[in-house]
Amino acid sequence: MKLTIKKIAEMAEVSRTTVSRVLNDSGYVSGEARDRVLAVINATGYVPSQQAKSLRTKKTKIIGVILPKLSTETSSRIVNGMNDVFQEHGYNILLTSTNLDFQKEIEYLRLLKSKQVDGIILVATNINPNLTEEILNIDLPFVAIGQEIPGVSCVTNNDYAAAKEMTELLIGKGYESIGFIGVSDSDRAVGYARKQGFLDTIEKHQLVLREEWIQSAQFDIESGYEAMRKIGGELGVSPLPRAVVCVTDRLAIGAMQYIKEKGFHIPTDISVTGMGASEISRMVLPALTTIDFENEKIGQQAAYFLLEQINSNKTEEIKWEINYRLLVRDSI
Amino acid sequence: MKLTIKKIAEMAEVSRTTVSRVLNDSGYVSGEARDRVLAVINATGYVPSQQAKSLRTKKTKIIGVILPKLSTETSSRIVNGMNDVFQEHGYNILLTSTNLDFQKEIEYLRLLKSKQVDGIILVATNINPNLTEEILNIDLPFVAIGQEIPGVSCVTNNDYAAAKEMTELLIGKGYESIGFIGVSDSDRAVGYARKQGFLDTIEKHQLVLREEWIQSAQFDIESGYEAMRKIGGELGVSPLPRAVVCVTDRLAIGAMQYIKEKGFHIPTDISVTGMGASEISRMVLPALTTIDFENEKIGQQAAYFLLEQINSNKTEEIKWEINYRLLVRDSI
DNA sequence: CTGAAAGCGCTTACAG
DNA sequence: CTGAAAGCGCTTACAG
Repeated sequence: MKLTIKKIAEMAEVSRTTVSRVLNDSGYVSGEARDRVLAVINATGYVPSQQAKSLRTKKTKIIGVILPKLSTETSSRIVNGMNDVFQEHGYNILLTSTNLDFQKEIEYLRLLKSKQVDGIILVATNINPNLTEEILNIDLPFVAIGQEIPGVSCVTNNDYAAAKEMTELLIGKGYESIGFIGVSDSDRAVGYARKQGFLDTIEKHQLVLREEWIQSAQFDIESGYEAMRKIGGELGVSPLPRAVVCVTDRLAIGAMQYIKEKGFHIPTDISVTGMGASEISRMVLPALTTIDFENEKIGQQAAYFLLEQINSNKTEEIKWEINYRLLVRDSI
Repeated sequence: MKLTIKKIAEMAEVSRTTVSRVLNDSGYVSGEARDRVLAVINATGYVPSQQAKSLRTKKTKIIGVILPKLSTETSSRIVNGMNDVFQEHGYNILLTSTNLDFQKEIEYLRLLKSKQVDGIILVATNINPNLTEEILNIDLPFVAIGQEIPGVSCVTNNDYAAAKEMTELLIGKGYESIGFIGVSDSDRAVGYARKQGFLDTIEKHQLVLREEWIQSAQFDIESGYEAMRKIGGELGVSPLPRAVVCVTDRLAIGAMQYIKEKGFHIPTDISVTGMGASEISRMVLPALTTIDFENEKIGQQAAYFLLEQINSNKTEEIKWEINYRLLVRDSI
């Protein structure tokens, strides 16, 4: 038996209006009427349809989230942070994942809009004109995470500064030959910005940088292993750098595996640094020097900005950079 | 300017009925009329309101998911598996997390119902009468993961058998003194079942089991460390077991930390096993022997069962056990 | 092949 | 303090 506000009204012998009022604590209801309604609701276990309510109020209390990948630590931490603040404000998350298929970003933007979400957070890994246009036209509270997208609110890391600081740290410790394992420049943040931070610092200190010391990889451990192999070149013939900066922890761990496998010692023979402060980075031996981008905070901040947009009805563009923390551990 | 089916109808000079028909590919529409409607839709970027549609059709294409915790590897992997199949069938996930607050399980059950989700998947860590009653009354397609709940469809691991097999493996290798780090019995699966599997096997082989060799811990690494310390007792005085079975990888890693810190060697002095096949278990040194419960498959299977319930309209109770795989690595 | 009309389950001016 | 009625944006018999 499907319960509706109408049935409850009949059972409590009041109008639907009155039931609605006790449901929402709005307007005047006599204590007597309220008690009768409450009694019926308790007895029946009636739960009002958010569906119907939303159709009238234009609020679903649902936030759409678009992730590049569901089961990475970064994603989890970001979603976790967002969820904390959304939950507190009575919002829930409708989750989608593109699995790195960039077409789907646009597809999901539309899907979420059709689901009438109150706002959208996109965890971006790239930007392209189509996507940007779609976002600008979405006409919904919106926040991007991870990439700087012109015209919309963004919460980002200072990837450039982080890479720079990491490189400076190594140079400060006396390392004069440093390699680099990055990812594709199409990822503006992790790929391009971190690489520039590294390169600019190397140049500033006028250090030697052999061509094969700079490698581009995918996001997985194997790829880091492979990239390190390439840096090694013909081992024993071409010179190895004394340190290697990797743009993610997984890449660093892959690189470490190769280095250990070849019988070199970390950090005596060669140092390795990662970025991301994944849980693994702490457990690996030696513990990995890395950068904590504080993903939970990113998620929280994005959530706050989105709620602000939702509540104020204005789409003020706001750019926010989350601080990072350098975690110096045994790998250097 | 808010676009509705009415406006589209006016612009295309047809009725709303016709617009609806081209939107849903239902009923007859002349090619001519269809073209006009399609043209208007493209020109305006109209996206129909799922909200309103759902109110009529009683289908939201949204699945509610209740997680004990958002950012654990197990959760991610399960959600990832579910999402694969839901996505393929046009469903999306509305995510909630109890953060291990058991009250919230019931709260979210109701919340999700009020949001008119088409079905619910609960990743359960405990069972209690209140919860069971709520589930039985929810009157919505429902699947539980991880715990065997009477009266509803469940996808579970054979926790008992897994613990048994792990213990048998150790005994088969000649270990005669084995300790155990578990969690609270209130978690029927991870706590109770795995412990019983261990205890029964020990008893079957009539091995000695000192009281302090059995410890109960929380779910984190620190807790595993602490439990191992207790197993050690007054180190050097009371005897250490030759191996210790831990019910999660994190506990095992904590235990390993303590063991290494005290100068013992793994596995020469003492062996350690985990469960869960977390990514860390592979990276840690020595690589951890563990059990892969194939969380993605669990998620997928649960999703399939839920979809079956949704499509068949019958709430046939079905119990399903996912196979596990023993991963023998260097820690034993 | 097409459209007028009822209805999904709520909320909210409005009138009393 | 209370209720009748309109309306949110769709879909779906039903009649033509």
